[in-house]
Amino acid sequence: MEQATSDSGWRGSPEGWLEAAYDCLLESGVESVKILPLAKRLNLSRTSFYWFFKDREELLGALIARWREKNTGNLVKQSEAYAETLAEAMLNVFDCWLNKDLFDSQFEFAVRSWALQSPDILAEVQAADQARIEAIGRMFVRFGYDEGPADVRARTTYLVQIGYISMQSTEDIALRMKRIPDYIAIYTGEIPRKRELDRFFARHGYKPD
Amino acid sequence: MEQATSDSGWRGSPEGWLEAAYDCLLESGVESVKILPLAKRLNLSRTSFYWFFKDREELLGALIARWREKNTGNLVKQSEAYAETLAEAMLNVFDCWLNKDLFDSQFEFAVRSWALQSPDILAEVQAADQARIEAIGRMFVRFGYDEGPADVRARTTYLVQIGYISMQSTEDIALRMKRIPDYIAIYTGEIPRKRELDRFFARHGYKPD
DNA sequence: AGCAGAATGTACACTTATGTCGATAATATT
DNA sequence: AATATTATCGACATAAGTGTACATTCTGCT
Repeated sequence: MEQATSDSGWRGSPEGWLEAAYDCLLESGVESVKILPLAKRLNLSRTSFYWFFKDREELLGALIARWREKNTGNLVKQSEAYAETLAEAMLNVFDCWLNKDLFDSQFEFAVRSWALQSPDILAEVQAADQARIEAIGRMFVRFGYDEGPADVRARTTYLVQIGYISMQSTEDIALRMKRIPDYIAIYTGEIPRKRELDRFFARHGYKPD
Repeated sequence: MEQATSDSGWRGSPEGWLEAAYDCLLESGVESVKILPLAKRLNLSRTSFYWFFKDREELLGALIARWREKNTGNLVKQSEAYAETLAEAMLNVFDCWLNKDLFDSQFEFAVRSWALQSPDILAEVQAADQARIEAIGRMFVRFGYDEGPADVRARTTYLVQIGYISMQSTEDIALRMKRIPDYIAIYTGEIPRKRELDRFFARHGYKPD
């Protein structure tokens, strides 16, 4: 029995192929996640791929599993995190949009684009959307909103971000941070307190001027 | 000289191939806009395509031209339309989200996904985003907002819709209409007047209960 | 009816991808 | 050092797509 560690002496590994597939998906979409190009990138023979995965389908399945576990899970968790005020709770959700460990925007976009070509993926994406919006909606309810308005606000919060992701814009951090208080005000109707913002800025390593 | 009318007796035409390409793009993304499948769909020989288009590239170029002309143009126009109040102006913009003649959401999504695979298309999309956000921003400025907040609100308005498109959800009209007043309130900070809403509902053939 | 040109189709050459088989090489275990 | 396991590679068979050349058919016009 041999552990599948990263330094096992073999050049290839399931993780290696998956990582290459992930990179390729983010750069150019599912359609370009092809075994031949991946093999070139890894400097491996194309056919040794089949030692680790049954076929291309299985590789794509592994990619989706990775996405499912990361993005939805963390977003739900952040929306349930402790907060004294709604503005603070919203800032917890915003952590996702600024921290790649919590939410991978490029991955998100790539998967959503993939959904266009595959009904299975579309179903996955829609289930994720519903779970996420419901989680954010519960957050608004927790702070006193009725179901209806809570849902609309949850949608606004979430959809702006999905829209932002879909714009694929790479706005600099300072500008994004500057806009945060305005967004919080629009979504929650509350002006965030200075110390809430300071805490938020601090945990993202940003010093306002 | 023969006019390229739709009933000219010939089975194929540039328009025919373009239309098929459009359908295919919306259904399954650029990668599936391939000449062989289109030929099958049109019941034509694959090679007769080359009589109308130099190659596949030219066909894709024609698709992008179509998108560019339709979506951005109408959105800018609606954001500049006459309105007495900001809420009314916003409802003019909302016309786009409900009227396929003004804004083709599926087309929009397909093109945005395409951008992942092509730097040229990405540049097109980003130029469109900027033009649209600026147009909506000018609308807020017209109604008294300062540049900064106007821009954030324009982004919110626009991004929610792009996010919505990206969700590919097919929510029924009644539900969408029910949410409209809430969205208007969030984006503009104004409660739309009953007669503004009635006019809006009327022009989309919706009768509120 | 006959002709020119517009449109279509068949055959060919080429490219890029997929997945299987069997031979071979590298590594870990005994 | 021998062996079993794990991984790699090259050759093969197949499929789906691209574009070109050339022959053929259809349509509109005179």
